[in-house]
Amino acid sequence: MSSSYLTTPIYYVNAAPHLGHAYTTIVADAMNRFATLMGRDAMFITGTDEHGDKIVQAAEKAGEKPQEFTDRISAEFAALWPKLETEPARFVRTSSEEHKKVVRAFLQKVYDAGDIYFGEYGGHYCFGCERFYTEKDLENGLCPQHQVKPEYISEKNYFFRMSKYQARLKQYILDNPDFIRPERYRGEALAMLDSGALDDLCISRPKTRLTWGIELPFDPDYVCYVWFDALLAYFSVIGGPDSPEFAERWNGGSHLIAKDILKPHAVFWPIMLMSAGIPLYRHLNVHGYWLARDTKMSKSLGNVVKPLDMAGRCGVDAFRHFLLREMHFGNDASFSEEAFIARVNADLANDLGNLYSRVLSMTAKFCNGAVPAPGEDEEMETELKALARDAMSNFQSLFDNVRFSNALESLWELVRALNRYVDSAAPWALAKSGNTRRLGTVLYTLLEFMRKIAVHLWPVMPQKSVLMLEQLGISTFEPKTVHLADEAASFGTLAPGTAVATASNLFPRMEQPEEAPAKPAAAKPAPVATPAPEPAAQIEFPDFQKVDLRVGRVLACEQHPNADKLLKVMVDLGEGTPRQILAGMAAYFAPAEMIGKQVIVVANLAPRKMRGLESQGMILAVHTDSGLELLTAGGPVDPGAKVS
RNA sequence: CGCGGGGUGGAGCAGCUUGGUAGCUCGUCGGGCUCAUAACCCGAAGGCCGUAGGUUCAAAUCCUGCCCCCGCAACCA
Repeated sequence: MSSSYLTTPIYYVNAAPHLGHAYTTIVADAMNRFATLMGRDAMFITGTDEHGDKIVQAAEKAGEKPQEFTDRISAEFAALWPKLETEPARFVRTSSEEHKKVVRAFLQKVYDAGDIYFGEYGGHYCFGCERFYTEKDLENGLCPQHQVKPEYISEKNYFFRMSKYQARLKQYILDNPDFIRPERYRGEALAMLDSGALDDLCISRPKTRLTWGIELPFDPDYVCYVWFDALLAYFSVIGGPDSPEFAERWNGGSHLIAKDILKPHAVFWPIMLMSAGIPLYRHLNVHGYWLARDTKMSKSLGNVVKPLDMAGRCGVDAFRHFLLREMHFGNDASFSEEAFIARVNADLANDLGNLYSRVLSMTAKFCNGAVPAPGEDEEMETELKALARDAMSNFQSLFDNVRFSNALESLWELVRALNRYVDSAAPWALAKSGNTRRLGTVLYTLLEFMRKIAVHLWPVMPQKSVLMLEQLGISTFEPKTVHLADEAASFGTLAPGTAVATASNLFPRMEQPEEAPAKPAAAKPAPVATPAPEPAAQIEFPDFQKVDLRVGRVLACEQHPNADKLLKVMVDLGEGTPRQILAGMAAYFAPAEMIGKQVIVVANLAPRKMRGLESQGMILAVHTDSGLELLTAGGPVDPGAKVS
């Protein structure tokens, strides 16, 4: 039996799970279920990545210790998967002992192979930024952030010889066209390997700077760089490269990632494997981003519709169908409530749900709710069967090639063909005229294909699939015993005489929300990057009081000399000297427009340098569909007046 | 010369790797059916496939230039 082993990224726990995480895991789950139906021994894993600087910072911000913090967020992730009907076989945490053990063994192996060396890294270190700059990064020899001369310091660190394997990896990618897919990302990976010599990867951090990590086995003064550690979770979760489970699974191993982490997976990871003498994974499947239209507000309540809420509102299965159908794998797609409802209504309620409803209802009325025996096929059936065979086998090959949207489109050709078949065969007329034999053929054909559709949809909509089968009188669905390839070719599994449901309401239609009152300004749809923000946690009044909001008047405004997006705004807060505030509004307002405007300012925000200039506050504004609106007072107010 | 994506009927998107009737969903208009979830089925209107050149018997598809959008990062406090 061939095997299938799939991983999602090991999610970084510096933030709570969002639509992107949900999507990736749902895709993984769907691929995994599909592999099961194809007769493969399949499992998929997920987990959380818990080391590194950013985690320490996020934990501090939350007022927790790193371990407490990661325990909490990691648990949030783990709790989400069942809600999405995803069933990862394992959940790996990089802070676990099993993982650390595998990482140390791997490091030692690569170290012994001579691919890790101890070197001195010299760089221009800016203490303000806490980071190194190269000559190129500096502006006139100064730190671009702070405009101060950085100190040249050198730090000893461990480096991984990536350059040694560059040519070999490039050749491998050229020789294996579907190693990285879809195609566009393969091209990008090749571009990464073409753009000059790869820098060796610095894989250590001195403990003087960071202790939240895995100690290097050959030097207790250092911890391992987080990426190097995290990637190894892909096999530490099955016991590491020397385990029996690894031997069984790894050969069919594939990864699923979003496009932002292409480089570590397409370049670092295969090279790490090469160095350790471990076979490369089979496929790297790369998907795009969900763009979410700005939060949709209900006028009366001011509540926000979040993508993940949609799952609760109309069922996880519809949510999964939408994600897989709407996004062409690899490309970006946008998420909006309108698109969601339109898709659910069209595909699920009108086409599929209604098909079930009308056919089951006719079976109840004309055949006493039992599957009739089929008679002779006529031309209609012959044509339908040919179409169905194509639709199903296309579904299978497209799904296997991560083209989920096209796969579903293909399956829906069958769904629509069945609706058409109902119309042209007109069972109600056959019933009326007493042509039972022909009626039996038509309804049997419909019911049998509906069963095949239900089976094919199990990867996408596990719950509804089982429900559909139950409605067809099949209560014992065993995914592991199904062979999808046979389903496309065979016909006649459904036993005549089986009692079926007399009615069906699988996917109720959803109402589109009321159109928002037309706005005077032309509302052009402005998709905004990344999922809608989570509603902020509740705060107490004293917390609010900490924010010092003041009314100010803009005295002068000009473009930041060294930044595209920033305006340098001089605001009179009644303090004698005006505040210099840098605002990311250059895309929305010309400097001249700003002058004279009354604005609301966060006056006690800690100053921060941006592109060399200090910003001494923040100007409040609202992002709208059509741009940006400044917050202001209702009438003229003295500069410096406090907002409360 | 930072990296990348895109411009295809009113909307949203496929198609481009491997040139050869421009496809899908929604929307609009007309018709049909009455089994069904105001659904389903049929038909129609609507496209110089961003633009200018090139290659070719043939270009949405390959090549070159240009215009315009949009991400990421630097810079959104």
